[in-house]
Amino acid sequence: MLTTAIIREKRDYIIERLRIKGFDATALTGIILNSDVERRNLMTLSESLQAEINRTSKQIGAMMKEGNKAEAAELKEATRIKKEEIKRLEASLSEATAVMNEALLKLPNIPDETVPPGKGPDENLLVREWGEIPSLPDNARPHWELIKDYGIIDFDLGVKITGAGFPLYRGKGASLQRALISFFIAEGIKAGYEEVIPPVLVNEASAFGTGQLPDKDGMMYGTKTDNLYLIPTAEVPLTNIYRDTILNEGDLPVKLVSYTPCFRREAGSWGSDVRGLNRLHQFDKVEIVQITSPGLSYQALEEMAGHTGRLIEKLGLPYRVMLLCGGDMSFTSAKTYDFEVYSAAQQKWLEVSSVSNFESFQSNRLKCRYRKEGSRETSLAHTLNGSALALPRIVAALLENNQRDGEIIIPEPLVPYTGFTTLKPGKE
RNA sequence: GGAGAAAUGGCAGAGUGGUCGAAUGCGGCGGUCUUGAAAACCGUUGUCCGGGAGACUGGACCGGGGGUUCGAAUCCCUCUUUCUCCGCCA
Repeated sequence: MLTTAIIREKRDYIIERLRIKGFDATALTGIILNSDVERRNLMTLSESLQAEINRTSKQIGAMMKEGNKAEAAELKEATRIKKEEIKRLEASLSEATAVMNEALLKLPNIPDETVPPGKGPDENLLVREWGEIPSLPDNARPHWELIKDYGIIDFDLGVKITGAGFPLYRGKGASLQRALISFFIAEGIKAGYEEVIPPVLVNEASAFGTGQLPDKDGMMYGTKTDNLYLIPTAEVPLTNIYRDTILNEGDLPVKLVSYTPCFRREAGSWGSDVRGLNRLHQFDKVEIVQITSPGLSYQALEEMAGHTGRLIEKLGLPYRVMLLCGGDMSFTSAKTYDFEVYSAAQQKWLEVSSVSNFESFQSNRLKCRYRKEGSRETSLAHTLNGSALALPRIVAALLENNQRDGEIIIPEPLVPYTGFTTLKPGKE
C-alpha cells in the first residue's frame, strides 16, 4: 500500500511509472487525493469541537465542586449539541476514509526506475545465464517417470491420502528432500541469516499485512472454523514478525531464513505445465527475508539475488536470471528477479525463485518502521524476500539433468546431507 | 474443554469517575563531578493522526471493539490473550 503522502507529492510520477505495469492510476489517485482532503477537513472540524468539549468538561467539573448546578446544566446541554455534531462529522469521516482505503488497496506498487516496460513474460529481461545445458542420453526421461522408476516420490499415494498436488516423498526421495532443506538453511546461516521456524497457519491480520488478503484469499487454504490460513509462503509469518514494530537503525538489516511447507490452492491445471513436480498444492521452500533502511534495500536485493544464484551453482544446475518487466511483476513488488533452472528432459526453464524488493509497500501496511540513529523520527522500513530455494522444481531439474545410465548423481555439496552419492532404480 | 484471576509506558509496578499521558523504581539519553570510568546529583525520555515554514498547537491511545457519563485507565457489555487449578494429550 502506497502512502497518501507520496501520492500527494508525486502523483504524476506514479501515474507515469504505473503505465509500465499496464495500470492506469489516474482515477484511483484522484479518488485518493479528494477523499484525503475531505478527511483532513472533517478531522479538523470534529477535533476542534472535541477540544471545546474537553475544555467545557473541566469547567463543569469545577462548577460541580462549587455546587453551581444550574450553570453546569447549561453547559451540559451545549456539549450535548456539539456531540451530536461530532457524530455527524465522524460518520462522514469514516465514509471518506473507507473510500480512500479501498482505492489505496487497489493501487499497485511503483516499479523501480530500472524495471523495463512490457506486458508479459516474453518481455522480461535476461540479465544472467549460468552453466551448460546438459546433453542427455537418448533414453533420458522426464522426472515424473524417473520418480516412479526410482520409487522416491509417489503421487498416487498423495491422491489417496489428500488429493492431487500433494506428493508423498519416501525412502531416498524423502532424504533428498530433507538434505536440500538442510543445505539451503545451512548456506543461509553462513550468509548471516537467522533461522526461524514460524507457525504455518496465520490469522487474518497477518494475511492482510503481507497482502494476501483481502484480494487473494483464493490462493490460500483456510480453516473455516478458526479463521486461519495455511501459508502460501514463509514470507507471510516472517514479515509479520515485524508488524506494528519500530526497529532501531542499528538492528538493520534484519536477515531471516526459514524452511516451511507452502500451501497453494492455485487455479486449475494448465496442461503440461502441471505435470509431476512442476506445480503442486503443497511444497517445501526455504525463504530468505530482509528488512532494511530505504537507502540500502537495492543493495540488499542484489545480495539476496547473489545468494540465490550461488545455491543453484553449488547444485550444478544451469539457470538464468530474469528481470521482470512491469507487466509480469506482482502487485506488491517494486523490482523482481526470477531465477529459472533448466530441466533438461522436459526441456523447460522452471522458476525456482523470485527475489523482490517491496520498498515500503508492505511495511506501510504492516506498520514496520525504524528509527534513525540519533533521531526521534520514525520512517517506514523496506522489506524484501526471495526463495532460496523452492524445492520441487529443483528436484525435477536435478533428477532430469543428473540422470546417467541406470543412476542419478547427487551433487557433491549435497552428499554430506544425504549420506549417499547416487540414486538407483527400484525400491531400495 | 471446565472453574477462577488478570491485561497500564522499554521493563517492573501504582492508580476504582474530573486537573491522569498517567506516581514511583529500573533501564535509555543529555549534563555536572572525574585523568578516564563507576557512584552520586540534575535534567530528559511513548506512539499515531491533524494544523503550522517553524516555535508550537489540537485530537486519539492504559489488551481489541462497543456502551454509560458533561467527563472513563477507573463503571457496564463483548471479544482476545496470559496465569492458576482440574480434565485430556505428543
